[in-house]
Amino acid sequence: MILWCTSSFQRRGHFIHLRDYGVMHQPGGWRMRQRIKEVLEGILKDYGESVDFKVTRPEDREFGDYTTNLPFLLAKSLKRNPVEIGEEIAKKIRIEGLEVTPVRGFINFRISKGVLQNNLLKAIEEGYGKGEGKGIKINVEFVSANPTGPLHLASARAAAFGDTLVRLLRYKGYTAESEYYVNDAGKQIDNLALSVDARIKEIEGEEYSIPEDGYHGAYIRDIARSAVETDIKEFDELKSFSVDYILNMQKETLKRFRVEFDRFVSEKWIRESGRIQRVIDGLKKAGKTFEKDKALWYRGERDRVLVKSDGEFTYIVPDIAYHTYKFERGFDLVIDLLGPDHIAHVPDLKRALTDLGYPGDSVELIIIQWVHLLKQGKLLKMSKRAGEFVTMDELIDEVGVDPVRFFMLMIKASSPLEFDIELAKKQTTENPVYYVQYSHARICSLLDHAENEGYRDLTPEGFENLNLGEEIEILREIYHFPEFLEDVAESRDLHLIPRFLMELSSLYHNFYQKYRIVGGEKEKVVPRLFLSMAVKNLVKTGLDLMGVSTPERM
RNA sequence: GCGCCUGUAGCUCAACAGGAUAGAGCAGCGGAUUUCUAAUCCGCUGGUUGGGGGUUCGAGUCCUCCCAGGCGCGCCA
Repeated sequence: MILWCTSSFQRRGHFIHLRDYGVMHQPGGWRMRQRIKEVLEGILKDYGESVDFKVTRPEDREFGDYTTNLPFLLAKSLKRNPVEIGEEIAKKIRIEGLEVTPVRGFINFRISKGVLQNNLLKAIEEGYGKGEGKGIKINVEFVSANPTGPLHLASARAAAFGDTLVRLLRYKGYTAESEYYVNDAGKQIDNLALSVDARIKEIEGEEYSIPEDGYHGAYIRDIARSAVETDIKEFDELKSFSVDYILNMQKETLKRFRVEFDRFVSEKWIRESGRIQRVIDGLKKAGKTFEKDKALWYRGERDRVLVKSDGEFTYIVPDIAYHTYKFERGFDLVIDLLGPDHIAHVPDLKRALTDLGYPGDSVELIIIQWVHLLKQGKLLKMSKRAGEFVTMDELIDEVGVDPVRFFMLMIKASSPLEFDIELAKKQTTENPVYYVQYSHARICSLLDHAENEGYRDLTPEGFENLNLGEEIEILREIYHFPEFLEDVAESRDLHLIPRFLMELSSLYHNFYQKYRIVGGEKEKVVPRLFLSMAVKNLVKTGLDLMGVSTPERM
């Protein structure tokens, strides 16, 4: 059996040869949490009770790998002392490789060293922590900025989050597709084309005026110039020309940012597809509409207009139609990443979808809060119309893709993010991005060194020698990685990924600083190299998911 | 006015469907390198979780009132 490793071993054509040692195929493995749950469920049955207990990782690592609050909950219904119950239950639990300790009403579980050590061999494989196929199709829509200008900061955050979410969902075995909704119809597109038209007139020396709600950015002149060269005449033509131009600009920016969408869906196309009428008809048929003041209304908690008195649709109609298109394609779950200004209409959207016979509850909303840009402690105001705003490109130019993606993901999506541009730039030494990347580069360098010292065909044995406190702590993090990713994928709390990597890197840097690996205790050299490879694999996996690069030298 | 979100160390943020002594990073102070990368490591300092009341074995987390900030509340998107 040959295992590859993304280290220098692989670069130079050396491979680690592994015979089949059996440990690879141990059943169960890191599914320990699930097994604990099952065993506890069984015991709960003996008591004839049913409570909603949980098995979690305690914050304080002193308490072990898992803990449960079951005794407290049971104490309530049984009217008994939780401490007693804890001791009683703990005695009944027998899981191999797991030490069970009742402590003041909690039951704590500690994974044995042997299990942690054996797990190491799995952890150096590519795809460690990957989930099995789930048979669930998920659509993730994000960015979806109006095609009227360059992408700005909020889009950068949405792009980083959405892209990482898709990567993570795929890694955990879901079928996930990324999607961008292009609002290429409606009044703002008319304004765009009118603005471009004005600049065309300017170029041609004619009299011109920018419309009141027009766009003033420099890119409008670029489009005008290009339109003149291409000899665009018709207004409709100019509209689609302008939209295409800007959409391509946006795509370029996204590409730089390492984000590529699976699909772009045009609002114009949705409108022309006949789905609009089907939505209107469907809602009428469901008896959810009424007419008032020559307009068609949708009855909800707050009534909304669907068709204006002039016959135009309000934006919610194509929005509903668009979502029916998502469900038509067989997605089990539809995730929308939206800014805080768009929250309000989601309940109506869900209700309308349900009224139309679609699973409206399968629309999940994730709010991506605003990004405030701080420069020298001052908040920069952004106005798209006035053309004064920091674009995503400018931010990338200034700070670099890696720090931007890392910083955008570091904070919970639902919290506003204060992005201090000076700090992100200045922080070359204290920057957490480099801190994490450095652990990767450091290990690459270590492996190079090891190779030069003659450590080539490594045999994975002697893992039982990894028994120092520092070594065990690292093995523990490695062990929990798959479950950790599982939790993150389900909770969508992506900010935990950079945090995990910082913690892991910290443990490793600490260990590295304290102990000599290659020149150190002989029986520990090879096991420690494996330990390092596993850490590197985790860091690489995590940074890959975040779309952050993993340099081998720094 | 009504609704939603936020308020945690000097700063930026964590705390996983209420759980154990509220944790990191940065900043500040003091130390560590003849060594596989010092972009590193170790130690110290730092808190009435905006405030009051309530729910219970247990509250940063849930309820309620108040204070401060943000965002929504169109036949705009």
